[in-house]
Parts: sequence; structure tokens; C-alpha cells
Amino acid sequence: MERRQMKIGELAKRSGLSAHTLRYYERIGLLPVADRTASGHRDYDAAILVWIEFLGRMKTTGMPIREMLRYAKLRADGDDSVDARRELLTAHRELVRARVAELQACLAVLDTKIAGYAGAPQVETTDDARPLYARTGKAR
Amino acid sequence: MERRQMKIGELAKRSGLSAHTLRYYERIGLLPVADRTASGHRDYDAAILVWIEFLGRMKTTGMPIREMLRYAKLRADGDDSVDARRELLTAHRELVRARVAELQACLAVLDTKIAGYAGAPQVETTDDARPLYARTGKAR
DNA sequence: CCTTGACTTAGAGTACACTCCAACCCCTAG
DNA sequence: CTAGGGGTTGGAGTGTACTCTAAGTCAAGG
Repeated sequence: MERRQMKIGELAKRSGLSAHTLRYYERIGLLPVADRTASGHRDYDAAILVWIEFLGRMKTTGMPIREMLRYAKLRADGDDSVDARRELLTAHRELVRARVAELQACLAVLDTKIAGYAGAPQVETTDDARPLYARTGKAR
Repeated sequence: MERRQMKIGELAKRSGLSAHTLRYYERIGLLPVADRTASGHRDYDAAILVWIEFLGRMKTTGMPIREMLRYAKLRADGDDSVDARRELLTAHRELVRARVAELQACLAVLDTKIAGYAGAPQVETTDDARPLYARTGKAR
């Protein structure tokens, strides 16, 4: 049962995370403590990529590391935590759905505003009436 | 032409931002330097709420303050900047659209994963095969 | 007059998620 | 054998966007 092993540099390339970040994730507990080669280098099994990809997706959807950590801990607890994990993911899904809805609402506003710029150049839409800035100069 | 004026506390309540944040926004140039009462307190015109709401929407959609600042500066430049402003908003809209698509893709993955938990308890879906954590203990 | 509570400032502190640094070790190719 | 390009560590630094503190001013009610 020969498995594909690799060092941190290759995992970095394959996962899209930097070696720095991989070590950081291990430090905080998001990644399991890696096996080591004889010389002390981290030696990863390609299977870890699946977990990293999952983490990436959760991150993309705005899950804070704290939550991912909670999920990882639940996983470590085995089958007993299946319900808790499902609940965690379900709750997160609701957040993501809400976020999508929010973004879509903002998109509608953006569309309107852009249409206003395109349609009636010079004649500004409602909230663009007066200049708010007389020339601030330094905004640091 | 009587305008509705208010102090920072009321604007905070009405805008949903804290007084701290309102001052911070003024400091960095996102809000115009406010008029002052005789005693030096900021005295806002209700019209500012429209701009704050716009800022909130841009923030919601992930626009960094730097960009909002750029937009604010363009506004201050008057009609000459209409094209630039439209471009800025159009570019941002594309980012938001991309973000929505990304989130929706992640939602699909989440759905699948949740369905896996619900449908076949015990029999984990692909990437949940082996326990990754033997018991780390401290994750700080 | 005194208290209360809202306001003022500069500047320090917080949270999050990296990101990098110094100083070191180890393997391989020329 | 030595140079280069990996790897290792603890800990410091970065960027973003607030968030709060200290020490003070000011206006109105009792």
C-alpha cells in the first residue's frame, strides 16, 4: 500500500497555501501534526489535500478559523460527533445563504447606481447631489 | 430651508455605526469634516445618512476602505470624474458577482456534505475517511 | 452649584489571519 | 567538499478595520 508522500514545499505548491501557512495551520491545530522524515522534515500524505481543500472552501465562505478548529476537533471525536458536525455545517450554510442574499441585494443597488451614471451623465442620482469633500488633502 | 441636524450620538443610532467609527471615518476621509456647534460638537445634516448607507453597502460587498476613499475623492472632483466613478463601480460589481458565484459553488459542496451526514450516518463521505487528529490537546 | 451624560482629542489596543525573520540543519549535484 | 536549495524553530511584524482609553469640555436639569 504505497502512498504518495511529499515535503512541505510540494504540498504548498499543490494546495495553493504557502509553506508558512501550512506550518501555521499545524501550529494552531487546523492540520494534524505531520509525520517527519528521518531528518525531521514534514512528510505529508497526499490525502491531506482533501482536508485542505475543505478548509479552503470554508474559508472562502467566511468561516473563521475558530469554527474550523471546532469542526476539526469534532472530527477527532469520531462518530459520536456526527450530529454536532452536521449542525455546525447546517448553521454555516444558513450564514452563507444569508450572505449571498445580502450580496445580491447590494448588486441590485450597484446596478441601479451604475445605470444612473450611464443613463444620465451630469444629472446625478439622488445621493450624489452635493460634493461632500471640499478637498481634504491628507487622508493618511 | 430648515434641515434636520443632529449630533454624533444620534447619527450613530440612526446609521448603525458607533460614534467611534464615525469619528474614525471622518479622520481617514470617508466622511466629510463635520460642521461644529458653538461648543465644538459635530453637527450633522441628515443627508449624510445616504452617503453612510452607500458606504455600508460597499463595505458589505467587501470593498476595502482604500477603494471607498478613492470613490469619495472622485466625487469631490465633480462631474469630470463621472466616468472614473462608473468604472470603479463596474469593476467592483464584477468582483461581487464573482464572489457570489464562488459562494454558490461552495454552497453546493456544503449541501452535498450535509446530505452525506444525514443520509448515511456512520458511513462518512469520501474525505472524512480517517481521523486526522489523534488528540492534539492544546490548540491555543 | 453640582451632577449627569454626551461630547472632544491623540493615541494605544484589539482581533484576525497570516507573513516573515534569524539562525540554524540537512541532502544532493558538480 | 562545497554551494544551493530545500527544510527546521520561536517569535516578531504586517495589514485591515475598527475599538477603546484617558483626560478633559460643555449644556441642561434638580
